[in-house]
Amino acid sequence: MDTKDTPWEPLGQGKVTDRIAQQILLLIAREQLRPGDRLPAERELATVLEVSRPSLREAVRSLQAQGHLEVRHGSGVFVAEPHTVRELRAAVLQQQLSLDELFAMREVLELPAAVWAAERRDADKLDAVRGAYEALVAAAEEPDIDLQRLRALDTAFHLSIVDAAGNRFLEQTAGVLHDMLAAGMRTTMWVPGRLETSQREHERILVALLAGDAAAARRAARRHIRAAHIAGLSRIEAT
Amino acid sequence: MDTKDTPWEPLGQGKVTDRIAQQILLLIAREQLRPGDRLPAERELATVLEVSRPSLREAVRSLQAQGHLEVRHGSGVFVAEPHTVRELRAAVLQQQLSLDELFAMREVLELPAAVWAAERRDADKLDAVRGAYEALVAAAEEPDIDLQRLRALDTAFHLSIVDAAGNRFLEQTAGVLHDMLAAGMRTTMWVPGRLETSQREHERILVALLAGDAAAARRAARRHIRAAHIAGLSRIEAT
DNA sequence: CCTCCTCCTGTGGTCTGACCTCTGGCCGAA
DNA sequence: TTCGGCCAGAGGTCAGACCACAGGAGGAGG
Repeated sequence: MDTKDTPWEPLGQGKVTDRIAQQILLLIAREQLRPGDRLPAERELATVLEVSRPSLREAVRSLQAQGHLEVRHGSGVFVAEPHTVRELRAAVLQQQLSLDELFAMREVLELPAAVWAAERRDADKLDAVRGAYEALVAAAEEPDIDLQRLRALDTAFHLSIVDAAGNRFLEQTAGVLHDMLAAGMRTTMWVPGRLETSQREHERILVALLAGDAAAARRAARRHIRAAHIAGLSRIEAT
Repeated sequence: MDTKDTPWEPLGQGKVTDRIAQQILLLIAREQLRPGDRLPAERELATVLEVSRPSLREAVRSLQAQGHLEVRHGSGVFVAEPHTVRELRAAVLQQQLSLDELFAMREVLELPAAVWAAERRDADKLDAVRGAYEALVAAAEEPDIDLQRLRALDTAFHLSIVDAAGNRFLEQTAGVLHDMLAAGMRTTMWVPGRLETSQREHERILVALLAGDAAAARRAARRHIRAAHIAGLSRIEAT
């Protein structure tokens, strides 16, 4: 019956441990703590937050696993380097799916997508594809190129094709795949000359789709994905 | 004083909590636990591993933060689904997908799977496929046929092929697809004569895989999926 | 006989308080 | 001044108890 609204909804709910984790993140933000800075001792923190030490330790473990904290026996708990955060997240998030597996799946999903999109001839959806293509071209011709934005537009172009294929399961699957890809290739970087080549390949795909030529669309899509795969690999090796 | 060689050096060092985390991952691998399966209770696990419950819980927290485990209050600790699967399922669950879309995706996913499985020639995985086939045949020959069980074995057969293809993204995606399919065709029912036909088609796929004939495997898989599609449709219309 | 509600059991969630181990600085001896 | 050991404070681990939730078994009522 005391379903009354608790006055402090922002953190008032959920398991104690999770609340502690949020509190610690808040603490770091509020105190402007930088990577390498030390947090209060476990016992002290537990006292301040009015929780037991085991609960606090679970929260710390959780944040450590997420890469936010670093624990040194005998010394204390420290704010971790954000650099480590990203590596950890990338490795964990995609559970080590290799680029080869991901690009193989691009072929599996996007070649049928191109074929279906060409066959269906859905005017509205194909217009959307054309719009995505034009946005991508426009962004690539600007003076100072925003690689981050370019990647997003590239993804949008390919997903617009998948959308035009008219299969919602395919659409969702391709969306997740591109998320993985984006996470795996976080450091946006293009092999020299890749940008122009890529645009030509995109154009070929678009033309084939608008012409309703399924076979040509399939070929163009395959050519593009394989080139992108190779470019992705060379980027890795260059690291 | 027991600095002596512990029988399991690979994990003998480092903090207890971290060792526990590794042990749990090993346990999942060794016991072939799949997403959704339950782990032993915390108290039991702590006893077996000869550690205290707080330490065990810290390890679980850590694995939970990394997405390997899912903890449900009052129910137990479970192996979590990979992020890809979780996202896809959440996205797909919302929409009412048609049988046509689902079966179209079966072709998209399972034809490449058959090709790859035939090309890789992974003896262990192909043995698993053979095992799944034999289990399916055995179940179909029993006097009183359990349609529910038959469907599960049929799914297991097809997923074993996908597994033999060696692409984890494909594996996870196909898993979700078959779940959707099972949900969409809840009332298990077979068109008269479909059972025997289906078994023949399965056999063809299996033979092609064992022979390493990728083209034949692809043809056999396509034939089977299309036949299953038609059977599924006729069932709907008969309603 | 069936249905609904209650209660019980098992499981995770949290707490208390104790002891061990490591790190790093203080401080006395050489 | 330098080197060494000492020790306070930090995290690491443990034991046992009790709380809160989920789900099924079993009894009460229809």
